[in-house]
Amino acid sequence: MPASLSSTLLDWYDGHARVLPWRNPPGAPVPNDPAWPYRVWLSEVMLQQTTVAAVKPYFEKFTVRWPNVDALAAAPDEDIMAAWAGLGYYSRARNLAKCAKAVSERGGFPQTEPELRELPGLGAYTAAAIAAIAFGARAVVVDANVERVVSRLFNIEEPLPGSRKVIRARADEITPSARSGDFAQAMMDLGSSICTSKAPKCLACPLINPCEGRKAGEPERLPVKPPKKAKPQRSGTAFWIERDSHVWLVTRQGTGMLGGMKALPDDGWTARSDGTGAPPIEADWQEIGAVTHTFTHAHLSLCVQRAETTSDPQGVGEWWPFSDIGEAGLPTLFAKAARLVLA
DNA sequence: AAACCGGGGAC
DNA sequence: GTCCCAGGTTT
Repeated sequence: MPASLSSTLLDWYDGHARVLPWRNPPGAPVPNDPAWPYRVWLSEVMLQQTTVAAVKPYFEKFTVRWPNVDALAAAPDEDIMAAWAGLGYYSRARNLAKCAKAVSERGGFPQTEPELRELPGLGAYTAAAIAAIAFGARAVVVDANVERVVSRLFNIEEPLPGSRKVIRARADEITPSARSGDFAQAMMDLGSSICTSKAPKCLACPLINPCEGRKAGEPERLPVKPPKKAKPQRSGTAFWIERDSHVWLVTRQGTGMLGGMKALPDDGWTARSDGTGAPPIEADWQEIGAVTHTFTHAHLSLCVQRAETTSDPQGVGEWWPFSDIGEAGLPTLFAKAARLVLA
């Protein structure tokens, strides 16, 4: 009798698991440490739509500064947002702060999927991943890697996102009740290192034998995805207002683009409209240049203008010293603008 | 169901 | 340049 698919994959994982700062070694028991679910949660939220390489330095920075969920819950939201700057999808940071407070308040993370799912920023994937990895529960963990691996393994031709239901059902069928967290991470490692989006390394794959997608001949074609929409080109202006080697920074309001983040004042550009070009104060404006940046659904060309002043601009803001601009917590777009001015 | 929301690495 | 990534929330 051939070994089951899950045990074949787990055997492969035992010898090929990536070593990651938030990960338990293969086969090791779930650590009996109050900070363990915190580290799993933090890593999973950071890894939402974000590559391992991008997350590593942020995970290190966060866990040194805030070693447990109570420490993070006690931190000012502003500090959390600034520490997240550059990682993107800032609603994650807003929800991270909310979630930390809720968890700290209730005395720790809940251990079941339905309860985890109620926490801010935790959807179906993250709740399942935490249940499996942090608490050893059996959970069906479906991320982009698993979607790709399962689509190929069972030769699922239906395009995403319509195929999600059958993908989940197939993933459920092959998920073991023991080592559920290792199994989930094994699927992710397989998807990341072997069953890659382009040019999959089928000859090195432990599942080459049962893989229906390979038998069908073109596994790299799967999963089929809908065509992407073109990104419109937008333009806007950011304003560098300076006084005595300090620059005027504002905090963007709301839950929209870059909401909650420090920023340069701008002319009201959005992902869906160009800015007006109108400056926030009367001054002798000097055009410095432009920076380009690409968001989820638009390309932006941001013109940067500079002026000096002797008084405070209207509204809420703060003077930030040039010398510490790297610590201001500017999202990448405005960090680029700052680099342009200070170059 | 579709839109919205960043940024960087790989190619 | 394009595609993709340990997705969630809102409409």
